[in-house]
Amino acid sequence: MAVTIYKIAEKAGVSSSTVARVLRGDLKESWKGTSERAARIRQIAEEMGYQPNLRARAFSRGKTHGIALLYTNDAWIFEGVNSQVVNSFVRALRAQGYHLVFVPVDSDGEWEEIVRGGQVDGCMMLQRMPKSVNDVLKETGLPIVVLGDNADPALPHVTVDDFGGAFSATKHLLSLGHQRVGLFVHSTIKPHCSVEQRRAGYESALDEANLESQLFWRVSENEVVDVLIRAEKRPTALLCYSDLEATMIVHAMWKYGIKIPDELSVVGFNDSFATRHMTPPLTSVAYDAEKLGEIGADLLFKQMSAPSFSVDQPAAIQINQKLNVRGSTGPAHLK
Amino acid sequence: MAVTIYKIAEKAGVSSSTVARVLRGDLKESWKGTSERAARIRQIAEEMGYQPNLRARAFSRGKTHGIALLYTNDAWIFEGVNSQVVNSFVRALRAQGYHLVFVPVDSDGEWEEIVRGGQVDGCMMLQRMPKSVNDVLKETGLPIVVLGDNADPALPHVTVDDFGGAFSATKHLLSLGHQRVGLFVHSTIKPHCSVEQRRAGYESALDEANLESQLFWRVSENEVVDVLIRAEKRPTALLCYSDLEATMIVHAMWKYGIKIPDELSVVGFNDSFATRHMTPPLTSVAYDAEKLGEIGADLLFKQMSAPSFSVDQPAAIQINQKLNVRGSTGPAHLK
DNA sequence: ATGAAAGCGCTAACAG
DNA sequence: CTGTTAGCGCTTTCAT
Repeated sequence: MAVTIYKIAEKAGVSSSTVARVLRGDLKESWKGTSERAARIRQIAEEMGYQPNLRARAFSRGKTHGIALLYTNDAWIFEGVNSQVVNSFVRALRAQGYHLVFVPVDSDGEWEEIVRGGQVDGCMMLQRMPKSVNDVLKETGLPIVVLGDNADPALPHVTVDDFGGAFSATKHLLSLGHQRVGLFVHSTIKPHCSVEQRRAGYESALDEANLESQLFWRVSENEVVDVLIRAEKRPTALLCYSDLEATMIVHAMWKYGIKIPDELSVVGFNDSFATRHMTPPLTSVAYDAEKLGEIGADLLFKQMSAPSFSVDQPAAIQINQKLNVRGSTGPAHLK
Repeated sequence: MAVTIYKIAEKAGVSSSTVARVLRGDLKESWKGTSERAARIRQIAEEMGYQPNLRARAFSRGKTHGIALLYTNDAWIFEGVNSQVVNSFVRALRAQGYHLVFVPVDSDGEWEEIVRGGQVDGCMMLQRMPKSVNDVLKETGLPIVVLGDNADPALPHVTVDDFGGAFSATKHLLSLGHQRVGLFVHSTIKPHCSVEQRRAGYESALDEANLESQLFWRVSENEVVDVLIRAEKRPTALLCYSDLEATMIVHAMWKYGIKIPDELSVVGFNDSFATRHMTPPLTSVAYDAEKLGEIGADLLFKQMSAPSFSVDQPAAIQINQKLNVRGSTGPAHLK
């Protein structure tokens, strides 16, 4: 049988509340006699190997200190930069005594029990959820934060300035003299706000320069490569939706003997580890993943401390992107 | 105020125990009158939007249905194949009504409160933990499973046959006529059992063939590349600790115009997604990550159902590796 | 099969 | 500051 505050109280000859208060540090201990007794209680607790029962505490307080990470797609949460976001989010939670609970959203509805049954005190999402899921979440009134998507503006969210990122990346290419700049989004990319935003930023920059866009929209890498190696008016620069696309292209270009950046400039997104070690290192647009996680956690904590928060006006925060210029982009050499 | 079994009991004119039993399905409902009443209770619960309070249940039952994923290193749990293991582990837990809780093991000792305070019913680890951590875990008596490492044989674990994997990969290279086969382990690789096992498998295969090993042990890729492009007796085949090393090497070879597999055969480990799409696709040794996660969950559940399980004899399970031969390995062309 | 009642261990409101 | 007391909502005896 585990050690409880009652056992300690008995041994110390005080009431259980006193023990609880002392061990929780809820006491000023101003007077000398008090602090001596407190010390004795702590000592006894230590000796008996007391450990607060977190289940009882959760029950009594009505809080588990758990935050759900809701996700519908296995791989997504681990993909590239997302894992960094999750890591920093976990750290931020931990700093406040909270922990992350993995909750895959499947058809069997177990996620709903967890969310409705008070197994967690809040929810985080890294992707857009079906409307039915959002509805349930709103019903529960739990604090919520969505990272990297704003499909449902009624949910507090932190997004990334993908428009700005794509815009400045395109500008960078234009400033290098490129006249034909393509945008490549692979067919496997799931729809979420950053796709559209990046496209808009890209097109906007081209518009300003009175140049035409050249979209490779939701196609396989082969279709892009075909154009890059054969077409008369092939792009001399390619903005890729992510570093994954960029990597595919760079590989293919090597294979066909097309030099980067001399014959093709390539820009990626997310600045993943591997691409910094490519030859040449990849120019890439990226945001501060750590920061995204931290801000997300903050937003959650704000809601927890101010119940009316999310009702009044859902928060919408946006963080910047930065263009990291490396070796994969260079001046245009037009034929 | 949330709907409780008492509210339902009142409305249905029965006792709370009956409600609890009906809703939990603890009833045979053999007699007609009984089953009718049960139906009515269910109906009322439904109408009132009853949702069992999981905190109360956890408190009462003494189980949270949470399993901790303990880890000391951020990136590790998300790296390559590990994410697949975690995913399948989560699915297996979920199938039994359990969920995964992220518990970073840091110096502040919060992990200890979680583990000792009964916030979780069991623990999983994907890497070796400091002895002090293992000791605490043993003390709690919680079910435990370690995936991919067996540093502490007293802990139930599931490992991968890295010896066999490296052995058969090396055999494959030898059968292609290679006489100088190197092994490359990058300097960033953390020590764990697979490193040693792969080395042993590699050396064992070479021993059998009376060939000398050529180790690139915990070095940077540049040191390996230097040898590969310059050395007189350079290896004609290279076994890499993981696909990451293999990718680095393949890139570098491209850069220096060394053809793969004609001038160098390369084998990786883990068969990660990206390397299947390399040019040429990478020959790689891999295990079934899904299976590892499932077996791990099984092992945990076995311990939960049989309290004496882990005391009697800690379980040690090993799963096979498979060599996936692709384009990056070919016949040796000795100069 | 059902109901009454006693926990589970901690928190919090209330008197003293 | 301390002790008493009443929950928190469900599970689990133990009678009936």
